[in-house]
Amino acid sequence: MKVSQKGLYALKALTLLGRRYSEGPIKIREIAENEELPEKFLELILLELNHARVVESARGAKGGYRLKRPPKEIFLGEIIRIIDGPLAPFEDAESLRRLVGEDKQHSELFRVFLAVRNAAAGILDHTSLADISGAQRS
Amino acid sequence: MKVSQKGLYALKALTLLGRRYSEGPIKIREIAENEELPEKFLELILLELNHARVVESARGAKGGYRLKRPPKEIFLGEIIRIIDGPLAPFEDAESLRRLVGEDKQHSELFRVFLAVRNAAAGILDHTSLADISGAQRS
DNA sequence: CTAATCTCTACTTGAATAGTCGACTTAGTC
DNA sequence: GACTAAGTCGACTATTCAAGTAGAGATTAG
Repeated sequence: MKVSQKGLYALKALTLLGRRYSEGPIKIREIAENEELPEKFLELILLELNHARVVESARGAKGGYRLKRPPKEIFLGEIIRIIDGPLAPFEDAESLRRLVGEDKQHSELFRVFLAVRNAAAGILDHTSLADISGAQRS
Repeated sequence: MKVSQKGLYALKALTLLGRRYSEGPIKIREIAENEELPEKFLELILLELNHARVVESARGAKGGYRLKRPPKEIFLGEIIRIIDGPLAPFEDAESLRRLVGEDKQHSELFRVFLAVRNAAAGILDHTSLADISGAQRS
């Protein structure tokens, strides 16, 4: 698993949307300026997140983006999967499980890969935007 | 962190060298045939592992490769770092630690990345070639 | 209507991945 | 010592992916 620049941008943008969840829609330009992200590229990213139903958009004047769910219901694992693909260090969890069963010569190796992916998923699927927003925790 | 085909080939080749550690040097061709790896590409990989002092070579007739240390002293994390770079999902552990300290807006995010890398390193730096050789464990 | 804003397709540029090729060097064997 | 079986190493290629950029179109507020 690898988090690309694009993935990092997505996470930064979403963190901001999380922090300002109570406000109305926020413009791409504003997100780009606040987080210092390339605006045109950010467009693509938010579009992708929109299609994946993580955010929702309002078009036209007064438009912008907001989270589709509360920050504590959006997990980092979900975002990374959308932008950068599976969390496993090689292929994906399903392929690895198959390989563990089928490739006898290397089943121990693939089992280790699977353990790594499970460790990553354990963290990323339990850390939400709320957790990284820097807001006070109860 | 991402394990490339090249990284997988390296791990497969080393697993074989681990299993046959007691034999003398094993030819590239033999490794390539046994593990079904592209021979010329495997050459490059073994050369790189040689430079990194993971394996050692014997040239000329009767030549080949053998592990430079016993299988249980060679860890997967080491191999992956040589072939595919740092274990962190973004940048490397040092950069992440710096970012946690310096980028206040995103320090929680980088802290999570660091936790993921530590989890991966915890597994990969404690799993040796002996552990994945499929030999009987005591 | 018009200005602001998101939507979407296409393109570009550079780097990385996954190899291949061929000449060279080294070291056993007869 | 010649022959031959290896590893060494630089150069080359093809394909894919990353990270953007550009620009026309669609939608909505006022």
